[in-house]
Amino acid sequence: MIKAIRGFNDILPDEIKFWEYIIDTSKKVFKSFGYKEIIIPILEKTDLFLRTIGEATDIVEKEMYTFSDKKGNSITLRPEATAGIIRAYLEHNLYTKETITKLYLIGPMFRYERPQKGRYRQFYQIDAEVLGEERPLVDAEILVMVRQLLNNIGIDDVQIEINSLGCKKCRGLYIKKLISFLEGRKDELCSDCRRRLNINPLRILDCKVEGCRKVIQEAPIILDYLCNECSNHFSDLKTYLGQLELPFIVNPLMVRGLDYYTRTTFEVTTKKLGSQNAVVAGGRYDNLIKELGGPDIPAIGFAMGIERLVLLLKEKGFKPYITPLIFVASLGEDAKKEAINLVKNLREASFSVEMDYSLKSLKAQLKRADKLNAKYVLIIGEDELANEEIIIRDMEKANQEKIKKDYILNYLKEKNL
RNA sequence: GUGAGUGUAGCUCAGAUGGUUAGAGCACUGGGUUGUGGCCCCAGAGGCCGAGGGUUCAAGUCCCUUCACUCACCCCA
Repeated sequence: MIKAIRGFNDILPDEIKFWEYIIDTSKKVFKSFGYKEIIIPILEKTDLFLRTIGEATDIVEKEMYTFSDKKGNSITLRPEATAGIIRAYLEHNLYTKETITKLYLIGPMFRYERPQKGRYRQFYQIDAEVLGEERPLVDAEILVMVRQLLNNIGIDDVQIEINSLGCKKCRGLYIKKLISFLEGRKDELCSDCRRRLNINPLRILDCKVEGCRKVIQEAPIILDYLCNECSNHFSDLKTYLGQLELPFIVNPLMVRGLDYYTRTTFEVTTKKLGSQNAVVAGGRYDNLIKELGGPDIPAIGFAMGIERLVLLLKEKGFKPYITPLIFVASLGEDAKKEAINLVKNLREASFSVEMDYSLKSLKAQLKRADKLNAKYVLIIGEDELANEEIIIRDMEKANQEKIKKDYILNYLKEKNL
């Protein structure tokens, strides 16, 4: 038997109920915040990701699905959404159409990592970006939207953490301070962190090893080194969040995996997903568009992991809404002919209708209706055919009545399914 | 890439120290009810015991290899 490849999952119909619900709910929220949907390719030139995500990041170093096409060009399955969105934004000069562009994208991302709970090689993200505004009010609005997305989906029990990584200037200064501090305590760090010291010192801040944590507690923190502009930006954000009554905690140790972030970064975490605790993550990237050869346009965005939302909903015992189903049972050839037209009429009236295709016993038909979780079963037999009647059986209440077949449509409409 | 755990029916799992034809519950099909689902009863179907090799008179069980899944590390949504 050929099986799906590792980390690539089939989303079966039972599961789709959750997905539809999450996506539909999200789209409504996006609409109310003025976002528009964008769909872009899942394959891009490899260079795009090298230039945006950062050559020294784990994503680029070991997690990308990179191939050569038949012409020998290097192409990559997108490991995240932002790079492609910006590419499209620049390619189509969207910034000339409006000063602020709000976009969202829903689709699969690909990273070659070892799968585990809440982490897969093909995974789906709901991604949103605001391009063209640097004021912290936008950062606050985004966080409010994230909160509303999660609330409307029905996920509570999460924590919103924020931090500021400063701009090029102040972060550079901070990193120097951090490195010199850590160099002095080098022998207390784990081997991973000693390696990180040269590659990505910020990463050391969220190391989980006991010894490192001790050192980190005494380490200088980025928030003390922000320049005036960045510092004001961050405190304005906090003021807005206070005014909007959005609970958050400042986590100066929070670091993000992509190089392009500046100033505001944030993460929504839960304790209910095991090790993969981030449900939403994002941040500001004010330099990225310019670095890609575009105009100097600030931006901020985030991504939510759909699989993780599904896990949380399941963990809560959430039951997605199911459209009530009407099942049409019939007995005998003549009744079946009548049933076929009845089904057609009901469907034209937008009811969800299933019928029996065989000429099985009524018992077998009811059994199938039961399995399909039908709310009503319409039964047409020889007697009903002769009297122009239909039996309508309520499967939950386990009672039934006969009504004239001409009234059936109105009767069901009144039920308001 | 590293580590640990687990692979027996569609699903969840039993099968001490190797010993005849490998079991249960749920699900499935049919019947008990010739036109009435769920509950109950009866019957049936369904397994190269993840794959390959080895030890042995004998392997689901022991050994080796390999593959897959799960969780964790790394990292991340």
